[in-house]
Amino acid sequence: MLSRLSGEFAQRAGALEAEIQTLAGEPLNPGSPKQLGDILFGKFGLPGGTKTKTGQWSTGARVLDDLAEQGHALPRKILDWRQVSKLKSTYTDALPSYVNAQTHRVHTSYALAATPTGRLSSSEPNLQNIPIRTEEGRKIRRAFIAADGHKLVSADYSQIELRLLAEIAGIEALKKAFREGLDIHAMTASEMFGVPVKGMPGEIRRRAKAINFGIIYGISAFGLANQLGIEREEAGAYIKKYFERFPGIRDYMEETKAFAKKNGYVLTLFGRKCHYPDIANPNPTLRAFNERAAINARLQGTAADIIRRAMVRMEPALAKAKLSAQMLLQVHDELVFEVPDSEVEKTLPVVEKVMSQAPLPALSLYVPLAVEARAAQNWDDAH
DNA sequence: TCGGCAAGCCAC
DNA sequence: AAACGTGGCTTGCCGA
Repeated sequence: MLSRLSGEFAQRAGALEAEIQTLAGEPLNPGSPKQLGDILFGKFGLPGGTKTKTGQWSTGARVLDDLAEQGHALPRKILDWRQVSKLKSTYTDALPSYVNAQTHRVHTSYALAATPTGRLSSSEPNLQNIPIRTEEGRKIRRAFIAADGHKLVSADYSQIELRLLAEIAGIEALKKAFREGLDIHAMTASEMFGVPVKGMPGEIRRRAKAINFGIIYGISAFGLANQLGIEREEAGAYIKKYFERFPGIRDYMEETKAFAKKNGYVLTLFGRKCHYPDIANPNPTLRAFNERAAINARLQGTAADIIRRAMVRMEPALAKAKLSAQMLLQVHDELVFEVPDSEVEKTLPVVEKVMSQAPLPALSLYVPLAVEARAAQNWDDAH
């Protein structure tokens, strides 16, 4: 399956490379950002070029996307080439080399204490970054299949960090929205822009969604502008508006920063410390970076605590229910299991319950933790 | 030839 | 310079 895809990607990369040579008008290694930048902004003199910190022309996806929209042919071809090359080298070529001779399966390594927030990390190979966003990428995900007579079950927490934000910051409107199962991004947009949720334009909701994610990451006008492709001033106005409508979140962020500065760490809801020794550094850039990381750490770290509790309880819970599901993977807010066909029906509610009840009895959250679980032959269809 | 950095990009 | 959080992998490139 994957080797067939490798061949497909190789062929397409080759064809694209030929077109790229023609458009560039000279030999160009499409994998060399340096060469590409010199051609686009030097030789062709295209507008809008920016430099990286080392003085090279930036040729990231956003830059090339902008140039493509202005009608230039080469940037689009480069982006297409990069996509198939990435999928081939990182996934379809690499994954088969990790198949274990005894088990005939790929086994990842999890680092349990490797991130500042308490998340796991996965390596050799990293199975926490298997593609899902594009159709081409999903072909790779479809290669992850259950054994004969089995299904893969994927169970993930829905918007867990946003729920934890509502809970920790104590935002009544958001907490209520989650309890009532409302569309939280549409609701945010409605609150901010005074647009009814019903019949809301997609673009309005998209912007509110970006703001919600930005808040989780310790928002800055620069980052939001970058994400949305708008001016910094406009992004700043959005943030101002957001905080006017949800002053509790601004207070939460300020309190988190003050606590971190005083103590050098922040706490997850379960009381685990995440350390930020540079939080009071006189370098304003470094300090701001640590402030955003500290704000994010309470949410990301609490989510990491919750899924860890679920994982610890999962095996005994399955055993008690006389179920033989095997827990295979953790992907931050998702657990993947291999389950005999005949046990799928009984396994789903056990998995959902262990995950959604994981904070208990240490914590009783007001906001429910919704879990979506599905079974299918391959990982993509289970998602 | 090897190691490390930079750029870029995949995921949550 | 970098500029919205957490990771890992690959390629190109440069210097030892």
